[in-house]
Amino acid sequence: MTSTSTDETLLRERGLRVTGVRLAVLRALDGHEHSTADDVVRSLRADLGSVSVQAVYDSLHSLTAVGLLRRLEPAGHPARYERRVGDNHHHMVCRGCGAVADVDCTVGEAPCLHPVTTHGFAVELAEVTFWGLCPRCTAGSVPAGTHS
Amino acid sequence: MTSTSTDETLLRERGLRVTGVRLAVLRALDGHEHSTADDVVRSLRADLGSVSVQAVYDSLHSLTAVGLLRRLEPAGHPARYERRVGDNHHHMVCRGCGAVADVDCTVGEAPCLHPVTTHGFAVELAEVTFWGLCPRCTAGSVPAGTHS
DNA sequence: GCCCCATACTGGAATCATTCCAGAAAACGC
DNA sequence: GCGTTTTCTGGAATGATTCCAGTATGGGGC
Repeated sequence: MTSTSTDETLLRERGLRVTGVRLAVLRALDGHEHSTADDVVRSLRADLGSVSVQAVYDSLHSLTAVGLLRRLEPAGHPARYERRVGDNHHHMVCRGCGAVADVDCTVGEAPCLHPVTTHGFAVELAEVTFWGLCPRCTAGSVPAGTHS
Repeated sequence: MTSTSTDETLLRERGLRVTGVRLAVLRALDGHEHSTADDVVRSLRADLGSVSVQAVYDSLHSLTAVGLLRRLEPAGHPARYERRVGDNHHHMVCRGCGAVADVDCTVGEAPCLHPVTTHGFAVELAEVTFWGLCPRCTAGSVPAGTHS
């Protein structure tokens, strides 16, 4: 219960009500970084017995909104969520199977890169996604140009 | 018709049949970079009279597959297509309205960045997306944290 | 210049992730 | 404990995209 009571504190600090679903979502993401909403739903059903899809989406959204979760959305794949939110790290995505791995950012805070021309935009963050093949997919190699 | 006959050559060079839909798709994207599939459908209906949605998706896919188009998929927005394919430029996306602008890459060829740790991945390209607010949205400012 | 076959296109239904909605249940300040 | 506000439930709806079966068309071969 240690991590649960810590999560409880985190929720209160951010001004969110402490609910079973929210605690379970946070717990589900411990040790399962980069889970999709569907992964979380399945995890919670195994854990709590039953939860509505909507409750999970609501929780993921509110937790993301207060900065307890970070959402990443690799092109062509459903959104994934992670608890690592303190730094400005990046991601490596396998164009074969969609596997995601974290990549440290050498700068550590956003935006870590700055565009040559801004076109008048107020740049807030630079999202870097490395695409390639994970070790497993490199073996049974997937032809290039399938990035989606 | 100059650009049309050039496009015809491009299609043949890549081993694609020359069809009205494909030529029209290429034409539609001239001067309308970063169009969505839906934009293209509308453009083609105004141009050719009628086209099936599927024909447009098929064309966009095959043109992308042979490297005549590049697809970009900003998180939370439908895919967009552009004809600028020779270099490895990046994009700036407005988190308010979804507007997209090109940003030159200082390196020019992929991958222009290299991850600190590769986790055994064979890295092929580094996709950089700058998020921020376009001039228009900066005016009637959209609160932060809405990046999706 | 015509025929044939692989490839494209049509229209309509299906899929997937996500959101909308209205009502029931739970959180927590008092 | 009580009431208000927020959250959760279940089901229907949405938007982008894909699947499918049938028809049409491009272009290499004759």
